Amino acid sequence: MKFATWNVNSILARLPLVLRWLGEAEPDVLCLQETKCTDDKFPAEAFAELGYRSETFGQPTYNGVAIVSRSKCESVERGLPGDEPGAQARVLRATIEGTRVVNVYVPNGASVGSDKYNFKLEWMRRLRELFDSRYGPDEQVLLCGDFNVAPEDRDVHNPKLWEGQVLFSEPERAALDRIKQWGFLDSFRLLNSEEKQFSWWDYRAGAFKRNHGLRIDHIWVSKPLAERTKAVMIDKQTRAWERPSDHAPVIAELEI
DNA sequence: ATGGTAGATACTCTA
Repeated sequence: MKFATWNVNSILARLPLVLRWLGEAEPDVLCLQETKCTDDKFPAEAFAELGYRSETFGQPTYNGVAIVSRSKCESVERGLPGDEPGAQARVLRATIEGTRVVNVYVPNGASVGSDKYNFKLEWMRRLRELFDSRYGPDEQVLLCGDFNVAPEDRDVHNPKLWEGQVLFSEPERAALDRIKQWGFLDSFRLLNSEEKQFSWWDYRAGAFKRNHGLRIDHIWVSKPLAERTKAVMIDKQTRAWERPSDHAPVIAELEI
């Protein structure tokens, strides 16, 4: 099975691009972030025409996650445990062909020390709690999405420039590592060790043209899934397509 | 060069 994750920065603005990519990459599961639309406006019919079902968890204007899948999604859950009513739509969970898929849009954090930054760190702490309370590392668990954190120097085009900045600051990386210590492996790093393999490039200042990017979109797997991971790639070609998302999709092929 | 661009919404916020 092929599992993919993609922050599309509005599913309505990106629909033609996403449909084109689905036809070419043929993932079995595609986890979307930043859909930026309510569930009634999600273009489920367009995905159905390509043979995909949709599960959505959206809100107006901001955030929003969805899972489009060839197989049925079971035990679908929306949000983090303890979310207040009307909390930001950032987590969608579903069991697909026996794998528990957790699709997340981690808060961006704005700038180090801001209210949004503190919200991000607290949110990441709660994400770790979700795994502690609901799942075991010996189960088939796949955590993917826009993590909004680059884990290591080799995931950043200029680590010196980014040191201490949001998306790469030490507290964010520590919070990310704390989630990983639950029992995840970074599927991309199981099979690829090169530096400068990015998944996001700012729209501004010609960042993509200069390859000024970060690897902040991830597919993490529990040990039982890591043993079945055959290939992982970041499909950066989409970033050069007409009217692109600022993120590229990541796709992992697992033998299940 | 503290700018730059993109999206949704409503003339600003978020990323």
